[in-house]
Amino acid sequence: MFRGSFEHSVDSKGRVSVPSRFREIITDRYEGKLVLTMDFDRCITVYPLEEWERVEEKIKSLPQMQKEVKDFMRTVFSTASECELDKQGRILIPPQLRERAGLNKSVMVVGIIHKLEIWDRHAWDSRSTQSGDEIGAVLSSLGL
Amino acid sequence: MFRGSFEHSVDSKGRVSVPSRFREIITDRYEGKLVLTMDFDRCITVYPLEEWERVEEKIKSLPQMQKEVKDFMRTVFSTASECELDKQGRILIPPQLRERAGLNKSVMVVGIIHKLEIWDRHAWDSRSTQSGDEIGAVLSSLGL
DNA sequence: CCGGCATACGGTACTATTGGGGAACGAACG
DNA sequence: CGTTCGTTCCCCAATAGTACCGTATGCCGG
Repeated sequence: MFRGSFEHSVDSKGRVSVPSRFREIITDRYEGKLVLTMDFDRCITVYPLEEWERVEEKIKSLPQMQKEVKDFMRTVFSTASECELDKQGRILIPPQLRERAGLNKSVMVVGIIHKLEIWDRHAWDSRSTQSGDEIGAVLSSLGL
Repeated sequence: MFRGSFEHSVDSKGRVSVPSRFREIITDRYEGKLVLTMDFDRCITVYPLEEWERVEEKIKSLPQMQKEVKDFMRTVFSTASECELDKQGRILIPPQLRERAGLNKSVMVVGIIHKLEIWDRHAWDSRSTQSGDEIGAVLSSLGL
């Protein structure tokens, strides 16, 4: 599955090329279909469609008439955007997402198990890095 | 299914062009037949006819005597209007709905699983947007 | 140092959206 | 009954956004 991080660039048309290691997984296991969404206003998450549909299933089980749920769904689905890899293995980032994630020329593409994250390079660097203690706490709570 | 949001415009004749991604689904899976109604949140909902019939089934199972239910049904059915895509892939919004949703030139077309919503651009923007934390809370309660 | 792979870039073709003109239809009116 | 007006649809053209292609550039291993 997806592991590791890569520094790539956004071209003048707003496209980011997917690292070739990830590309293989996406085309072989997932038929090349992807869904992009916002994650907490700071980075863009990229799910293979199949994985995203699992998220949708859970959302569908919520009470649809409830106001908070309707608002939640509007927010989540309005930022979602389907796309496929182009023949050069790139994806087009919708301007809306590009802007909200503050993407400049240089971005990080990070693989996290079943999804990818796309960060502005600067935001990624200045991301509050967890202290060794915090990481140790999580690891030990997992019994590692 | 339907996901993502697109900024489109209402032309001088009150038509809105349906995003091509949605158009494909509507013509391929649903024979192009649609039902438009008012939603209570100042937007217009667009159901494929087949999905709308499912909504009607649910409404029929509500307690018909209750005042709120009767009011609800009056609002929903009186504004409901069937339509199809024209040859350019647009839908004509009845003036009644256009006015009640406060549509100006610029609108958002949002895909939410099995239906679309059409919002005035300004109303959409000023809709109380949930913070990332709130969304995160809902997501984590879903185990995502 | 060279060959192979992967990413970056720029030009061109294509598709989608938008807008306006005119025909067809129906309702209202004289 | 015929005319007029308004509405809706179809068609064509202009624009802008997206996808594809070929090529340049940089990195790594041999």
